[in-house]
Parts: sequence; structure tokens; C-alpha cells
Amino acid sequence: MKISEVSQQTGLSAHTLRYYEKHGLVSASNRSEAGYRFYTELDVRRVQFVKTARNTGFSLDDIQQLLSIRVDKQSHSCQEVTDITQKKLLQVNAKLAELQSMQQTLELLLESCCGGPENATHCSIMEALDAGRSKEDKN
Amino acid sequence: MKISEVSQQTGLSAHTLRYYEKHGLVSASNRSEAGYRFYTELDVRRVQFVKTARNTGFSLDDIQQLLSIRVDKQSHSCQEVTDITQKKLLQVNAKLAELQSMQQTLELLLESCCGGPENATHCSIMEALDAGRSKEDKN
DNA sequence: TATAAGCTTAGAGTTAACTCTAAGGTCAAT
DNA sequence: ATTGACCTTAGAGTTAACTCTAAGCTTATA
Ligand SMILES: [Zn+2]
Ligand SMILES: [Zn+2]
Ligand SMILES: [Zn+2]
Ligand SMILES: [Zn+2]
Repeated sequence: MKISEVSQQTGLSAHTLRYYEKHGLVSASNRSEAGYRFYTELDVRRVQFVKTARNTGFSLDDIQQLLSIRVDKQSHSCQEVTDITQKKLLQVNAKLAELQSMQQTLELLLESCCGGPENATHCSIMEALDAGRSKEDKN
Repeated sequence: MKISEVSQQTGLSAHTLRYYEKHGLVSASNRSEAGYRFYTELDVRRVQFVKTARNTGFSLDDIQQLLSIRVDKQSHSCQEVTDITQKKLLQVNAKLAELQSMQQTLELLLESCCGGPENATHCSIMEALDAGRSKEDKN
């Protein structure tokens, strides 16, 4: 398979596939005489793995680790896999808490403001932002 | 007030305060003969406004707009303010949905894996990522 | 054979919001 | 007068994950 076909099958751009190769994630097993990349079925499955992991929220660094487990499962434990996954979940939870706090603040702001066409001299959103009534800092 | 004092009062670094000035958000009203920035109380309140808005999730671009409303509330409507806020809320909600989906996937993955010290040949997390059982793409 | 589509590479650009560095001027205290 | 802390600027570096460009081959089609 040429790179454009892999691109079509996976939904990743050829640019991205080359980027992944440059960064050691997935490379084409073979090259044509002219230097064109040729991907095997296994290569494509590896690409799919990366894509799935990406959609699940893993960083490319995480995925590097997952891939090195994948190619030699015998030498790695379930615990290593859960460690990576757990760590990611904690990050996601942290970000989630932050966003939920923002969501709540924004909703409160919107409730407090009339949203009308008159001028903003009395606007309670502006007042709230001026009064510093936000969530805690994260310093 | 000198920049270091403003930094202490607001918790923003002097670097950040200069950065904000360079980007047109907040500048010191006065300078000493030697060129040192001197902030008035009003300047500091403007800094606080920026910080509060930042904590609420607004981008510096959003804050530019909010500030230009703030300096001339007469010429702006509550609707303009809610438009900015609403738009931000939508972004936050979108990001939230994405993260919640990741969270759920990660939790399911963790439930499915024993997490033990034996080798990963049977690992259901690896299997799931290989099978492409993730959430929808966002293309 | 000529045109177009597709491939290659190295390397630069993008985004947001900082964060830091270098080289030098200023100020208060010893 | 000499530390040392603080200030100035312009500009480079950071992060992550792409995204794009330029210049030049290759391949398929008409
Ligand atoms: Zn109103
Ligand atoms: Zn209002
Ligand atoms: Zn197991
Ligand atoms: Zn497992």
C-alpha cells in the first residue's frame, strides 16, 4: 500500500503518517526502488493502533510506550499498561475538574446578565470579573 | 507601584506583566525617568480583571474585547458581553464532552485489565486499542 | 511525449501563552 | 565606590502535534 492509500484507510494525512515515522511511531516496512513507502497490513494495523490510542487521549509519548509493549507483550506486564492508562486518566480528570469549574462560572455569569441591547454600565458579568469573583488560582 | 510589587499583589510574574503590555492588554500609566514602569491603582485593577478573566477560561483575545468594553461601557451592550461569554461556554462544553468521552473510555479500559504483574500477551487494554474500539473520530 | 497526480526530503511555520536570556542601566545600602 | 537587587529591551526558546512549503523525482494516463 502506498502512503495515500493508508491515508485514505485511516483518515490520517500523508503528512501525519510521515510525521509519525519521523518520530519513530510507525514506518513503512518497505520502499519501492524509487523510494516510495510501501505499507504492509501489519503496518496499517499499527497505524490504526496509534490512531485509536490518540483518540483515547494518549499523547504520542504515551503511545511510544504502548507500542514498545505491543511489539513484545511477553516482556511487559499488564501493570505497565495500566500504569500508563491510569496516569492518563488522572490527567484527564484534572483537566475535567478545571473545565467543570469554568463551566460553572460561565453559567453563573450568563445567568446574572440580562444579555440585552442596553449599555453595559450595569453589566453584572463585567462587575463579577472586576470584583475578582472567579475560581481559585492554579499557581 | 513598580512592576515587582504588582507582580506580588497579583501573583503574575513581571515577565507576564510585560508580555501583557506588549500585547496591548495592560500597560503601566507612568514611567520613571529611568524608564521603570509605574502602575496606578487603576492599572492594577485592570491587571486583576485580566487575571480573573483568565482564570475563568477566557483567551487573551477574548480579554482584549472584554477590556475594550470595560473602558467604555456606555458604548457597548450587555449582549456583546454575553456573546463573548456564551461563545466561551460553548467551547468549554465541547472540550468537556471530549474529555468525558476519554474519561469513560479510560475507565472502561482500566476495568477490563487485571493490572497484574504477568505478561501482557492477554492484556485487554492492548486488545481494545488494537481492535479500534475507541470513541468516534473528530475529523 | 507531455501533462498531471503523486511521491520524496529537509526544514520552516502554526498556535497560545508564556518563559527565559543576554546585555546593560538604576537604585539603595554598605 | 562597590555590591546586589531590580529594572529595561529585543528577541529567542518552550510545548505538542501537526501542517505546510519548496524543489525535485516518479508514475500513470492521453
Ligand atoms: Zn444588562
Ligand atoms: Zn450584562
Ligand atoms: Zn492482565
Ligand atoms: Zn492488561
